[in-house]
Parts: sequence; structure tokens; C-alpha cells
Amino acid sequence: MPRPSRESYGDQKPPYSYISLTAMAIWNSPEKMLPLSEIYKFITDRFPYYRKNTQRWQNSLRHNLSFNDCFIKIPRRPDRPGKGAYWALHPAAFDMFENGSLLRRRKRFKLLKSDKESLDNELAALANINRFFFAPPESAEYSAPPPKQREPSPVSKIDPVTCIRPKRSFTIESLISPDKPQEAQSVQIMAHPHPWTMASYCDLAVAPVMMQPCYGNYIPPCKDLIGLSQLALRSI
DNA sequence: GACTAATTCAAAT
DNA sequence: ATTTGAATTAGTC
Repeated sequence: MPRPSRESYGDQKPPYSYISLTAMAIWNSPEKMLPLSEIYKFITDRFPYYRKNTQRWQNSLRHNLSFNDCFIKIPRRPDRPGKGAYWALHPAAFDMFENGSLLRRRKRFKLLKSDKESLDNELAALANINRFFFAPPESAEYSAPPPKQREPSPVSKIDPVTCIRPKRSFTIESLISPDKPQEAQSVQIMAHPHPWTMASYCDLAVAPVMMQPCYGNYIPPCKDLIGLSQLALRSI
């Protein structure tokens, strides 16, 4: 994204909140998700103001990441080595800046407790699936992780391990049969279309039950929407 | 000026 | 690196 006027703020503080800046960075990325280090990079690349006092504003930015439901943490796939998880925007947070202000939103984006819990469960399921499908041979041999250790949330109806609705009859354990741990190793990884579906993590043939979108009721990132980054960069 | 989002400091995980 | 809390600052209506 070449931007001639990229640094037109000079050393002055840009009129964007950390939430706006972070959303820009994420939105601007091809996969609509970035690790923390890339978010830092996006900001410091474009706004010289943030090349100083990094300790302070990066701590604040991290605080925002954890505190605001509009940011969700996508577990890093082990085939993508690196530090930290990926951060994405919650699909329902697109109209966060509806009022046009990138400084202060009218209202804080907050998920309902039940939505928050099911989201957390699905993300936990992603992490578990990562372990199943990407575990090194030696650790894959021992056995599937003991189901009993994972206590499902009393609220959510989604199985935290399989990430499927209870009506489904078979589980990950049944797919990864104890006598054929090697098959699980040969799973093909897809192109990672976007973080919202299990499809980006699992092979169709091996895990058909998981193809249903985890976020089926939400709107996935859409190119038709006016990207916050474009919006912001245009105004620079 | 009230209301509350955003920022900061910083402890705990 | 991530989460959380408390205190403070500061946009908006």
C-alpha cells in the first residue's frame, strides 16, 4: 500500500485511537489478521510519532487487544512458526466506527456473555485441533489427549474439542483412530482463506464435520466493505 | 458539565 | 506475550 502522504503527520500524534490503528493494521493485511509484531510494524512504518516511547504505547495497545472484544486472538498454526498468536477483528465489529470518528467510538464493542463464551470455546477448539493435526510424531503416538481433562463450559453447546454441535455423532477422536495416528499426520493444509472457518485449518476429506463455519452467523470479512485502512489512509 | 471511551501504569499470569 | 485492574485523561453530546 504505497502512500505518498504516509508521513504527513510528521512527528505529530495522528488523530486515531489505538483501536483504530490496530484495526487499520489488521484490516490492511491480506488475511485480515496479524501477529502483534506486525501490528507494531504497521503503525511505526506509517506514523513516525510512534517510533518513540514504544514501551508506553505498545503496552497500551496490548491492553486494548485484550480488553476489547472487537479483537480476537487466533491461535497460530504450528506450520507457521513465530511468536505470539494472530489478532483479528471480530466480524461483528465492522460498524465500530460508524459515526466516522476514528478517535472515540460512540459505544464500546462488547459481546454478550454467552457469545463471548462460545467464541472462546471455538478458539480453544482451534488450538486443540492444531495440537491434533500438527503434533510431532512422537507426541502424536502416545494417544489423543484425555477427553476428561477438558471440561466443557456449562453454557456453550459447542463441543470444545470437536467444535461441532452436539447432534453430530462422531468426534475428532473417532477420525483419528488410535491405530492410525499416522494418517492424522498427512493432513493437507489449505490456503488459509480467512480465520473464520475451520476450513482454513483442516482438510476437507479428513474432517468433513468441521467444515461448517465456526462463525456461521457472523459476517466474514468482505471486500465490499470500506476498509478502515483505506478510509484512514485516504484522509492522510 | 456529565458520561464513558481511551490511555496509562503496572501487577499478575 | 497476555490478561486484568485501578486511576487518570479526554472526546462528545
